[in-house]
Amino acid sequence: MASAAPRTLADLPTGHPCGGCDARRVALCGVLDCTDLTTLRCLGGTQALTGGHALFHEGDRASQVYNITNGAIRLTKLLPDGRRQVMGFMFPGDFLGITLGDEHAFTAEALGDTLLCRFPRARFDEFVEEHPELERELYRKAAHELAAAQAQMLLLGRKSAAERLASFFLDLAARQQRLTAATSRFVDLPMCRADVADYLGLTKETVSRLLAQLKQQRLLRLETLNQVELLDLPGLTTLAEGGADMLAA
Amino acid sequence: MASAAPRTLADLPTGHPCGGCDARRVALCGVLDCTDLTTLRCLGGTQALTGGHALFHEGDRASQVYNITNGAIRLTKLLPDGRRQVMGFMFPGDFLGITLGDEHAFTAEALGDTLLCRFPRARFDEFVEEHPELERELYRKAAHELAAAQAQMLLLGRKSAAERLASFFLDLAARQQRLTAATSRFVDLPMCRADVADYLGLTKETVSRLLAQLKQQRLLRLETLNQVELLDLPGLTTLAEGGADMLAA
DNA sequence: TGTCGGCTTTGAGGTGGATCATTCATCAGC
DNA sequence: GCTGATGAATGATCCACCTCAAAGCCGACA
Repeated sequence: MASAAPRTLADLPTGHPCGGCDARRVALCGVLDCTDLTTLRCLGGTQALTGGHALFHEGDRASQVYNITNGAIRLTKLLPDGRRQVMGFMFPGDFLGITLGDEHAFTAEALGDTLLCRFPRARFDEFVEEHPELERELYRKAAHELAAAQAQMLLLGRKSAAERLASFFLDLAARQQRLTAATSRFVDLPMCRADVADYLGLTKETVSRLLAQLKQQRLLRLETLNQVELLDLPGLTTLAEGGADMLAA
Repeated sequence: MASAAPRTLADLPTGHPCGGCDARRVALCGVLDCTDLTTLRCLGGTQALTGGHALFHEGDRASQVYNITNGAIRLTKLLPDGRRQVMGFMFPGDFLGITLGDEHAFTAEALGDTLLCRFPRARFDEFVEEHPELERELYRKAAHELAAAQAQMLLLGRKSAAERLASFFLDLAARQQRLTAATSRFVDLPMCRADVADYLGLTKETVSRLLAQLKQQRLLRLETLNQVELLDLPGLTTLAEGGADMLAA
């Protein structure tokens, strides 16, 4: 997390392609100094994706790795009969490329217009081998993802629908605050209700109903359909942790 | 997985502490050559644990890392009201120490008499920094765990109780075959029904009933209470993947 | 051999969340 | 303004799985 390593981020040469990148502060490449960053940057390119379009599909050859710089990505797995599980949502600064074997384990689709840095996996791996600090950061990212996945297992295995929804909003809020380095009660929802449902192991109807319930309990408010205001963080936290003795009538 | 790297495993000095270790073939330390293995070995010690006893608890300082050499470990998370999620089961060769921050994210308890190698985290981290091949193997383990966690998320979020149980047995079988480097239709269950239930997001009663159902469908057989014989691997696989049009009456 | 205690199995009944169907709101195109 | 498309909210019904309770089973130990 908090890294005190000296980096030369501010004084990138004017016109450096990474110059205006908001994501670098929290991204993998944030551990690189200016020259290494330039070298890495030259190994790959960028990619733009419009909402709803797939970056890759489950089972595709994983020939590239990605860093998200703008927008949001939805990761999904499918069962043969069409049941879908959303494995997670990726935001600027998140790395997409920790795969076992050479196939993607899930499908990645853009939720809105999205920008990414893209690197051929072989070249990226070479570069990582030559930069232990990057390798260590990659490992840290993997450990972070693993911890998140384990929290999600607890959620899916043992939490009630209301607890899941509360956890979800708090998690989104935390990620957006880390990204913007600011605190705000407002949380953007770039995904639709069905995506939330498939992420939380529920149906969109349940999400809708529970949302109404949380609103009625004054725990949150819908600013627009795709932005919530968290009105009662302690209350939501208690609910999310499973400490609430159920929702009052 | 399949590593063709030349290692000198067979010709360890007689009396080397790792000489008789069955786990080394699949463990982290399997990538080290003889001298490095000896060095690592001297950094730590071993620990024995009898069934039911905890290695550490959720929230404890993560001052040590472990390698399981014998037995089995159950990893759990608790909700304040007592609901429990089993995060996974660890067997010989598995590494216990991929943590974010300095606190354990789950409790680890022995299922039966269990032996581990133990290393102080600080010294282990130092050693890893000096051995890139170990660092890479550690990353591979993390990626592997992450993939497993994601598969479990799909299971918990979208699979039926029968599909979960079938997936569980197939996964256990695969892990035991990898460990013994042999194929056997028999799968040992070092954990009790309640553990299986808490792992699969079900109740012990449901596990018990579904077990009876799978038996009746001739998909498996209980050799003893703690050992199943998988009678129909294709059938179980179809069921586990969600391809079965439900269980026949 | 008996009996004690823990784990597993079985049974009966309840319910949370799913499913299906409908309604409502928003928006684009004309 | 009308029409059709898309996503969200809501209502009615149902079922997979849970809860609670009571055997059944088996190893441990005297």
